[in-house]
Amino acid sequence: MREVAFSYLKELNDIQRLAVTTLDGPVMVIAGPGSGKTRVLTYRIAHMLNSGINPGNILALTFTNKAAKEMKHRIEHVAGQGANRVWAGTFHSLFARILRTEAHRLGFPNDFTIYDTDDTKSVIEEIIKTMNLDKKVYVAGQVRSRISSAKSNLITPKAYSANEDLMAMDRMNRRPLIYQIYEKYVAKCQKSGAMDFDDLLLQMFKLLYQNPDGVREKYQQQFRYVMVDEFQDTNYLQYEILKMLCYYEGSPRNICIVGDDAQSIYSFRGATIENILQFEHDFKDVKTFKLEQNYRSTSYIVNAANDVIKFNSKQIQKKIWTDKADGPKIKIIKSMSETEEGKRVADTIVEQKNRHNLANKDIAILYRTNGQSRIFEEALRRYNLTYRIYGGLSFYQRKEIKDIIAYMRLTVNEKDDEALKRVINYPRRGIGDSTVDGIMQIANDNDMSMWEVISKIEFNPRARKSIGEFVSLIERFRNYSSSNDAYQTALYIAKHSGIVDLFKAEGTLEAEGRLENITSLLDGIQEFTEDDELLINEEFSADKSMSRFLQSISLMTDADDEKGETDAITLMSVHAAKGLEFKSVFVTGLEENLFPSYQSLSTPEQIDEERRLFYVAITRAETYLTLTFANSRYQFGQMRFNDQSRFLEEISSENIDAISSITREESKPAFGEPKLLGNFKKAIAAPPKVDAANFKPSSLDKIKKGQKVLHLKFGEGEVLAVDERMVATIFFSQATDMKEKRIVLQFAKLQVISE
DNA sequence: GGGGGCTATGGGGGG
DNA sequence: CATAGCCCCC
Repeated sequence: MREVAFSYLKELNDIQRLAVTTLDGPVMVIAGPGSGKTRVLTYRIAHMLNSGINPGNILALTFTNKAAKEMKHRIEHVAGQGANRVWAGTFHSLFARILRTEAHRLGFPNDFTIYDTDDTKSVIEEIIKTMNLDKKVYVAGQVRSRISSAKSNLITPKAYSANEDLMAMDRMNRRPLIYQIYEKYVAKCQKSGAMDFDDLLLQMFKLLYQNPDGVREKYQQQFRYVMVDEFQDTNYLQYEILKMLCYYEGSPRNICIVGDDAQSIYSFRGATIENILQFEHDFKDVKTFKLEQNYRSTSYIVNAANDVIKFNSKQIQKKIWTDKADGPKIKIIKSMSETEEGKRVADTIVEQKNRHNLANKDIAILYRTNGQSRIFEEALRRYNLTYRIYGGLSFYQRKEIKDIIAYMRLTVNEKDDEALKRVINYPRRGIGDSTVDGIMQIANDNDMSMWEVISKIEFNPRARKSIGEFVSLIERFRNYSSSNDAYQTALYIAKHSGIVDLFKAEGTLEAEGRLENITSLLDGIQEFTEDDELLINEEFSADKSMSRFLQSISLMTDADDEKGETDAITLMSVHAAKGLEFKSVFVTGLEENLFPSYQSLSTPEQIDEERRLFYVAITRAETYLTLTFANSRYQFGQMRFNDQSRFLEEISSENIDAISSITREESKPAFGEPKLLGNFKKAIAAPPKVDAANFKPSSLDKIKKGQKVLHLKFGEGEVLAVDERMVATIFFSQATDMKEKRIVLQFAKLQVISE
């Protein structure tokens, strides 16, 4: 039995096995890209379970829902049942889960609302307005990020105002009152029964730190074994929470952190590599394992990654290597414009699919900013290639969805002023801006929630009727929700709020789309109420309430919900691609001011982070890596001309396909007649269109001087000469770069064309 | 005071 | 290219 149970250990290399089997004491795993990190993490948990450790005592923290999901899935595969009782999830979701049972100890309702970035910004905007500050100077988004980073560094409003560095910085930026906004913002959130994303961590810290009723000991006892994935992405606050859980008198200190300093790409939200150094300092007897063998990529890709990362000064010494065969070299595609870049990428995808038999799901197009996706969408549509975009505007960010959800939020939490403001006059019911402003003012002046104001205070006759109707509408929702599940309530809300009728009356194509979105939201809620997978998690088994649903979606991003098993090309930002791998990867928009971003050019540290981002991007590729850039593109509403990215020059030339680096100034768009009219201007040049399905390579002896031949990529050509090494010189009239090519017949596939 | 249409402005990455 | 702010009419 024992041998069967532990057989997975044979699937690991020596270092991996040590990392998996060293369960006691602090462990640090430095894991290069493609080094089997996920495997180590999951097998380690499986090994814990097989060693008799109670799954409920294991806390496994990741950064993304996707990573959490994959981890759970894979543990289950290796360890079977019991795996679902492991506390595996993102920092934010697991802490939210804990806070849902503990928040009352901190002065929050247990079904607190989670504010997303938009809610937060809107609260801050309101504060700026009431303080009579210039919103051009106090930009809500920037104030928000100051507050966010203060929270991430455990700096309270009071500490903020006492911190000379922070205050000097604010004075320099002519925003000396940020500390006051911060103070008011914290008070407002508390008053609204709301936590923002940072609060999910900060309040968790407070809970452990203030230790009401000995909750700290309770969680220290519970989480005997802690694992942290992507440790390089943790911020100070997260590390302090981890220490609270694992670093105290008498602690078994069973903490295992897994990370790669070279892949640290989240410093903008407070992540700091210092945590790795600090960890070694705090946990002095830490055992360190370095996973340096890359099982993912060919040597050209691995070498290129090493080339690039050498340009960063600060790093933990390691050398990633692979024993994989060479494979094709890295290809670079230069285009005149972003449109051409899109076309060339689509072209290359078709070629790769034909030549190497790749499925759509083997292919990913990565970019620095989500805004770049449009150009690739259009190009892929032209070839009828199936694609899926991750990130960008998430489903839950759409207006109609947020509106319905705002009604749900207000139903659950009457103090949620942000939700109230959103729906009090939507659909239009005659409560205009000035009335709403009045309500806000009364609420502020009397320390009440807006709901309290409208439900308890008499209004002028003009607004009274419509406000009264709104109040009774929400009261009906609350009533209904008390005896119905989340799905039924949501259905009731959609119907009686008037939103559905509004779109039905509109009757436009756009309104139809919005209705569809609402329907799929409702489907999602139904799925949530009927999903029995959650039942396995004891603590939340019966909780199908609306507030539980709201909590689960507020932490979800678009990238997390799987849309079936369709075979689609992946389009996503490089950030979103971390942890994933594809046979063929296109890293696009490699231009100065874009990748690296124009906002990161001012300091070497920021450039280094962009470089790590590039490192992450190229190491996603298993076999085919294509790097693309355009000489010109529309940026901020005008045509911009950017140089190629410095990162391209950092890859040594022996890893790059020499032909691909030849300039292609003369190239023309390579598309045929448009299939979808309207979206595209007609292509200028005829493409080398070869019907791949009917392509049959001819035997070599048929290839002779003067023979007309067909080539999958280059189209029709005429053989000019064949030399004794069986290298043919062929003139391809449709070729986009050099028309005369030397083709090695032994490898090339050519079909003769009979006259 | 509320509603609708127009112009001006701003735009990274994500839980 | 989407949203906020502004102006004008009811």
